Amino acid sequence: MTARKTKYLSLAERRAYHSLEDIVGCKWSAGVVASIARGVRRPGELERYIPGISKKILNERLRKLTDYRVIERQEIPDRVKHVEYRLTPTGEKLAHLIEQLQELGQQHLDSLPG
Amino acid sequence: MTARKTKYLSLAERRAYHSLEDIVGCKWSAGVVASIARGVRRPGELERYIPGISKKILNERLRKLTDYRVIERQEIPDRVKHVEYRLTPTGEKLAHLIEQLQELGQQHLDSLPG
DNA sequence: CGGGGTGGTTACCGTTTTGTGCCCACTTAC
DNA sequence: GTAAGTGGGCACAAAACGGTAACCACCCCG
Repeated sequence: MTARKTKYLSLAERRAYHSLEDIVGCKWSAGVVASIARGVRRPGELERYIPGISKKILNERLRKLTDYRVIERQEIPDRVKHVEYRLTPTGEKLAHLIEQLQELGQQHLDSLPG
Repeated sequence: MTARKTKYLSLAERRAYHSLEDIVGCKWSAGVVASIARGVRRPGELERYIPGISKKILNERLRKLTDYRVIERQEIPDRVKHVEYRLTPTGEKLAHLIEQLQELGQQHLDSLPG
């Protein structure tokens, strides 16, 4: 980050980040993105894959992520309801950043004295 | 993210991210880190630089970030109280990721139809 | 038919998190 | 003395968030 040190953090900057902060920021979101990135695409599958997440929260996140165009929802024709979510290009980049965040967190933890 | 698709998201993975999620995750945190990365080092300065943040939240974040060793607090000898915060190595890496997150968010917003 | 799977919603309630305002001690300038 | 700036704390109200559980419609199998 280049030290610009303008008077304020611009509104645009705050909002730009905010759109992704809303995603990375709330509980489970990063896990959902990371899971989809790993190929877990169906809601029920995600629910089982991410231990502890509730149906409600999972759906809330999926909807939000879809609204942000970070993932895409597609219904697959079948006799049984079949839905799959996949990452959009932005979603993939986001997943990559989340992964780096996870790695950084891990390294950091390992380096702590306590 | 390589598609491993193990049965579950491991606890370690969830926790590793959690340590940084606690930082990136809560409101204002990213802004504080980004601001410090830009050279805004003093509490009062940060308060003015980040429009809308409250004294309380700012202090809470500074304390949390300090606890996590993402930033360091130093009192500078002066007749007047003079405190400065700066990023630790991890903090700089984190700031870099946050910056990328902001950029990605910005690009993404620009690319949206609506 | 009942039981189980799919995907999804809603109401309710408790906990967390934010935000507001007031307070502290200290120093400097007026 | 008074005002304003430094860094910081606390109590409280307001808002956001999460978790539980019930419920919907649909389809399939036995």
